[in-house]
Amino acid sequence: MTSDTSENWDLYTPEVQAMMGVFALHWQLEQRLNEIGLEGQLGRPECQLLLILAEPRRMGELARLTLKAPSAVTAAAATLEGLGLVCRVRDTRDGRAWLLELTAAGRERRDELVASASELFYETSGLSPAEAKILAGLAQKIHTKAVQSGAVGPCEGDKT
Amino acid sequence: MTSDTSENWDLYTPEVQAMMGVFALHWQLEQRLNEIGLEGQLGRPECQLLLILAEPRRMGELARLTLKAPSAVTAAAATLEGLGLVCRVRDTRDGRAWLLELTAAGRERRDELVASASELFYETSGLSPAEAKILAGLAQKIHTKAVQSGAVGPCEGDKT
DNA sequence: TTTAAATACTTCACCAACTGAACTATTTGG
DNA sequence: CCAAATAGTTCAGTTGGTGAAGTATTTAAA
Repeated sequence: MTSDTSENWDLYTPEVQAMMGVFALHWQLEQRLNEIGLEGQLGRPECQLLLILAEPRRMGELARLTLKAPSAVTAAAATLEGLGLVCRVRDTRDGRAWLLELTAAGRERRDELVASASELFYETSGLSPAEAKILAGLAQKIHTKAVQSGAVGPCEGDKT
Repeated sequence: MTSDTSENWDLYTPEVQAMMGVFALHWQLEQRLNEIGLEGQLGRPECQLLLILAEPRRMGELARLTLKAPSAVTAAAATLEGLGLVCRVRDTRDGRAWLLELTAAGRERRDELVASASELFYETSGLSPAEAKILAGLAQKIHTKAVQSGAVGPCEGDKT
């Protein structure tokens, strides 16, 4: 087995290695997550939203968390709403803002998605649960930092 | 500091946490890598190729490693060639295949890119070098596995 | 040797998803 | 009450990707 899947990792710095791994995992994950989602009419962006929506969130918040422009969230939310998986509710504390909230169907759908995604995650990454926990730990740190540096919006930090 | 960047991570399973981190890092990294690359006319896909091209590779190999369709590699390679950063050489062992090889300018450009990318990586991820190494270790495993499951092409494994 | 099948890459038409700018609705503060 | 700021939406435009059909080359079999 001199298959060329056994790469010469020495060629790359750890940082580049990490990036390549992240790129590969992300790509593969999106690809296959999409296949799962498509059975339920969900595209990649919709799946991502659904995963994040463990609790109701404002759209702007979702935009920041996904590192996308607000308009991108609008589109995905509209699709999800059309499928009856989420509903928009006015934020009582700010009539301009919408809270995106899972419906009963949405919660069910999300549970399924989380289950499929976990399975997919192990299948795709080849990691053990222990390794996954390690990665999750790093991921928290990364996500927080990435969202921070991505979000230039100054107002959200300390409201009320 | 009850800023909403301090998320309730308990809401998510470790697998979903990991995925969210990976998505965020990937997104942010691509975004900012692009900014760097654009000064040198490089799009995201071109940057990715450049990073991988530590040594000459066949186009098909690149397609597998990036988990993209061959046509996507063709496009990126054409751009890089147009910029004089790589050149196509026939594989002496198989006249159908092209080897993509960095030119002198390409090597220089790649070195710069690797340097910028590393810097960016730390800046974006907020990880320490030690953590980066851990992540790199996981990433190797992930990349190998992801490429494996992504590549359904049976022939490549054992050539010659 | 000739020929058929497989393989490596390219070309091209098409599609999904994101961004940025202009717009609407609401809040906040003078 | 009005002006400025903010939350979200709409829309046109761009990017980066796929998949199918086409070309060139190798491989293997007759």
